[in-house]
Amino acid sequence: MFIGEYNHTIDTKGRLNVPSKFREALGDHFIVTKGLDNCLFVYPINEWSILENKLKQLPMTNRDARAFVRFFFSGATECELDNQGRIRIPSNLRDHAFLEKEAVVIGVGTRLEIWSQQQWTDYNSDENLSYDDIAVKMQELGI
Amino acid sequence: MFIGEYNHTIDTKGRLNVPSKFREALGDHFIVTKGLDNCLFVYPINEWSILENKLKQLPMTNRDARAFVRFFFSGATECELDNQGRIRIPSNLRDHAFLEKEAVVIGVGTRLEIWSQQQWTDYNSDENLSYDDIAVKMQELGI
DNA sequence: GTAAATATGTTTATTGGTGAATATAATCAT
DNA sequence: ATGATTATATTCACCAATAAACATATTTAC
Repeated sequence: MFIGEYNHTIDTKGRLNVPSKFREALGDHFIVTKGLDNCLFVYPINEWSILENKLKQLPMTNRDARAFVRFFFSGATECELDNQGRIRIPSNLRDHAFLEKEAVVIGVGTRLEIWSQQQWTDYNSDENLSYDDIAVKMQELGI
Repeated sequence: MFIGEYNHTIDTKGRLNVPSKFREALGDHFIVTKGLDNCLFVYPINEWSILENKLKQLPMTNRDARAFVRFFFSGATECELDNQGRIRIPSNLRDHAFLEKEAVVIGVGTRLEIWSQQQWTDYNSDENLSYDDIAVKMQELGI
């Protein structure tokens, strides 16, 4: 289980130090994809494989399926920790998440998320994100 | 599995560098054909065989099936990597995908796709896929 | 045949990715 | 608190991939 929040910087070549706390659980290979809310999702290989098999079976003849499959596969990249614990984030993924220099890596249970510091700040200060209000909605969902 | 997105240029003779990440999985010859949504599909030989078999089984009596089969077979061409990793894309295929200079090559699981940069940008900015759609699909797939 | 057009091959320059080294900061143990 | 250890940030240098330019074939049209 991934938990916590860590600030890191991305170097001029687009590399990011993975917080040391996460490294063991991640393994040295994993997948980074475009995520929801303008961040990146990081999945361990086994989680990704399941998803990959499902995506592979969607029909190429269906317009929506094509769009979805394109989004996921083209927006994915396999990463490997280099010998100082960094990964390189391709530019299309950096663009998706508005990543430049200051990044935030958070643990979200089964996955990690990578945010630009600015986006993460904005997201958390967003008025329509009142945790008290959300709690009420969660109650409706039976939590 | 092919994943990722790469920008490349097509030279004045209609040749395109295949991204080095894809070369091993593609083999040194493979099939390029007219794809859906104004791009080109690229299949390794074995994936093409699978597709070919499916196409062969479509009923000749069905008008749409005939059109679809013609589209795929007539638009197909076998390509071979030259000794610096390039392929030549015939002009009828380039026309189909509006390919001129700036191209984008994406991995889409079992195949690659080649887009003109302009078309790819347009496709992604159109409402082919909203965030809500993505979220719904993700839930369906249990991501 | 020859010239033009197209295809194929080679060379060089440029870009971008990778690895290593160093510097700074944070954490831990004593 | 102090020094030792680990983690993170930054920089530099090298190598591989790609782009561009150029050269040589091969085909096609006349």
